[in-house]
Amino acid sequence: MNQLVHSEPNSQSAKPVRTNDPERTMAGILEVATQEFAEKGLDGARIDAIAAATQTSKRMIYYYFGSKEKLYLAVLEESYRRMRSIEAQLHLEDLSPVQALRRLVTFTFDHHHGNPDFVRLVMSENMQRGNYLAQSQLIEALNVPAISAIDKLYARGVAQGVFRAGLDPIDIHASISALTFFNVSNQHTFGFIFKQNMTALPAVTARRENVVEMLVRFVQI
Amino acid sequence: MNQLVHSEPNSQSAKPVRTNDPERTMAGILEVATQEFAEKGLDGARIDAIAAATQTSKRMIYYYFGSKEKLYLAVLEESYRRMRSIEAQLHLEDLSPVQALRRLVTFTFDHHHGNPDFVRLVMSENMQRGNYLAQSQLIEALNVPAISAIDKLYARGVAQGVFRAGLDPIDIHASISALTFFNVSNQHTFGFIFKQNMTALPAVTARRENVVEMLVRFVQI
DNA sequence: CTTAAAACTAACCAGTTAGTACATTAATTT
DNA sequence: AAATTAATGTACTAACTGGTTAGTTTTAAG
Repeated sequence: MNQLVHSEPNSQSAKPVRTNDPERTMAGILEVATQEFAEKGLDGARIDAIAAATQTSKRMIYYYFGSKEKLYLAVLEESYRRMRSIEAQLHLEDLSPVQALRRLVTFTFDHHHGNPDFVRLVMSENMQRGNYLAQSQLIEALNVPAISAIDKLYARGVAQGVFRAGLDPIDIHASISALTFFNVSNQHTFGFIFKQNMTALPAVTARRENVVEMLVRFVQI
Repeated sequence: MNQLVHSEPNSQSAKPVRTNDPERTMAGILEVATQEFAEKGLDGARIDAIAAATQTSKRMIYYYFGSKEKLYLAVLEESYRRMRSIEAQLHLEDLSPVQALRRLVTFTFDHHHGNPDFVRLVMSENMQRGNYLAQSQLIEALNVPAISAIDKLYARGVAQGVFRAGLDPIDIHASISALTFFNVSNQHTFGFIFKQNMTALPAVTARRENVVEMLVRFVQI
């Protein structure tokens, strides 16, 4: 993001000086765009709104990102990248299979709860039928490690005789995602129907414990 | 939906005759609007597109529904109404607690799988932070029976000693919804990442069995 | 210190979109 | 059958919105 400063505090003609900083300009746009797209979805988001919330202008959005759709894709990629980079630091190998599973589920639950923007972007992308995700080479590569993590964890559990055999690691992953994602994604409709505040801390903690328990019970002998 | 017919097939001035049919006009609008809103979401949906796909005109949409937002709410209400009316015919009381739970989960899974439009409308409404649902008196009333069904089912299971005590029926309901909803709602992102076709029949059947199993294992002693 | 490329600004535009004004025809009541 | 009301068709518009044109300023290389 560029900054406008007054060159000479004393001079009468206080002419603002522009400092070029492409990195910060791009980062600033991306940050604001993430909020806007997460808040309103692809169709609801407004380029003008993003431009207004940035230190820079609409022209720069097109200069760096080309189009609304390309900006949306950039936002999506950046969000996935951030999520996977945290996930990679879980060190599940150091724990027993059950403990590792508990940790993985707890982490995923907390991540979704702590990053509703990410959840909403994924919801938005599913409303778009995954059309933009499909265009991304980056995201495909990012997800390879995520699969192998649960894969190894499950295999270890089976080998040690604590997990029952014959289950599909991807299916387990689907259950983890479903149970942790839903709490954030559907908080408004579900919360409204069942008169629950799904973001209140006691409810969240209780729910998380049940989700962990559900996964453990499912894989255990 | 009104119909335009030629009054006199032989007459040179083939003047079309209009038949007023408010019921059909409204029903037709609602049906087309349901598809459009489910397909594109509230913001992506276009009134002109709905009007074009109807036998009637845009004027009539505003005549009967007032605004885009009111039409959206009408669509949402109708979808919920339809879902609850099917749900009410499950007769879970006639089955053992475990069988009843299996049936409830299976039904919910199949309903979501068979009605992606409903799922997408709910996703859309969550992107809108439940703002329109909150305006509906109808939907609030519709959901009371849904809660009592799982409530009674669980209490019966505990009384018979087949379910463990101390669980929250709403929490169980959340798990059922999460696991069945996700398979449809997130099919595009999840399917892309894990290279799975989540609507292919073998995968769906296997997934459903696992979801049922997961719920049963969770509540059983 | 010149010069060219990169970074940036402000004003503008053409197509779109929710919503409407106005006229007309069908159904219903008197 | 006249009069009133409900239902419908046509054409329009004001505001919005993604994207651009035309130009300026900063930066860095030679």
